[in-house]
Amino acid sequence: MARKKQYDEVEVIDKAMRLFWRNGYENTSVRMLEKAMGINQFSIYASFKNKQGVFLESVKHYKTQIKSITDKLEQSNNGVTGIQEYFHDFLEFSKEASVFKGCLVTNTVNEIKEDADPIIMQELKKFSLHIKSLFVRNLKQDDLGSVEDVNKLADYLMNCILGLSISSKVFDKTQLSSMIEITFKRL
Amino acid sequence: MARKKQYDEVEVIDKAMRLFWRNGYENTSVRMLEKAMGINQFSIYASFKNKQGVFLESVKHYKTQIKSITDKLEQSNNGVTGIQEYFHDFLEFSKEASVFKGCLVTNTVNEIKEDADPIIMQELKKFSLHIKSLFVRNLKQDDLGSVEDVNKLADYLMNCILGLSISSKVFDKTQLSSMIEITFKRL
DNA sequence: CCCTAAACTAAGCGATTGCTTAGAAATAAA
DNA sequence: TTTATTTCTAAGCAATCGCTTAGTTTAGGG
Repeated sequence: MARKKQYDEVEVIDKAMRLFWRNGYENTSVRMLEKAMGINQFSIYASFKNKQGVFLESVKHYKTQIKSITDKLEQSNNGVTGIQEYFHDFLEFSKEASVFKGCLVTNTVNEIKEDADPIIMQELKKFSLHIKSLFVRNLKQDDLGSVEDVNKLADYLMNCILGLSISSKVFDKTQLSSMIEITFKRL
Repeated sequence: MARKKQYDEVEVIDKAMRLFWRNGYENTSVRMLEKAMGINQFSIYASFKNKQGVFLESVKHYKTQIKSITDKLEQSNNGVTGIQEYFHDFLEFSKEASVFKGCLVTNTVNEIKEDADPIIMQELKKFSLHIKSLFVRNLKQDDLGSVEDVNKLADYLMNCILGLSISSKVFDKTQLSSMIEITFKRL
């Protein structure tokens, strides 16, 4: 009994994610979400409770989207080379109409203050730990020293790809490529 | 003739800068600026025209503050070693009460959309070009290949320190130190 | 001492924020 | 077809946003 939803929740969240990705959390208003998602405020709040709910669902969706390249990394069994490819894959992934948007998670970590929204912050930290674990996994495939050394290398690579998330907004493609090259050159 | 200002414009901008640094541009309201600067809205708008004016003046002030460590780098005549020291100096510089705030400029680049505020964006890009030129200068002091190679290395180091601006908010001091170590290890 | 110009206080402007609600429209079971 | 239940539209809520303005206080030159 009763009426059916006239929209697909996954479809509208995809639109929301792209908007958050471009504009950040605070700079995306519910009015903007309305237009981008193609449904009105009542439906947004009915489906996702509040703005934070829309964002958390967007992050979940982001994870499923980025899974295409993290899976490739995980299945590469390719050591450092696989990670280097992941860097390039990430740049391609974060591009929309020749504009680099960075990483949705990184962007938000940089925007939100820890104590202001601990729920979001916790979700974001969990994600970055996951990426680091993938780096550790691939680093172990090559012979790069002790467990501690590998852990440090993973941190180093995390720093580099976090940097790339910002750099991609400022530097051009040639510069980004040589940055990646040098990052892995003497590893 | 007429009354004197009851506040020092440099003093209040220092307070404003610290607030922007902690909270970002959009997440700092004029009401918050009022309280932090210790003057009311009329005085803010009289002295700095608008919120953007307060921010631009804050960035100017930020440059004079960070000058203490960029000058040290410039005068080091120390090649790569000087840059590595700059990385550590920057971390110390960006710390307030054991909390890393990152780089005010980097934070804002990540927050503001290019077309939304081109005046601010232009100012921020100018700053990062200045830092890069300091890296180039010091890299030339060591024998590290052609002008093109040096330029690429400077881009690489820019990427690493941009990363550090974010990493410092997430990773701990030990991790940050080993990131820097690896960044310069095989340079 | 008076007058004028600048700096102050405090109230409030319209616009926008996230969110809610009243009522109409739609759909499936009875 | 009627009835129950949910989704829709559209208007509007209080709070906050950046910013302005009217009216008072302060100070230096004539």
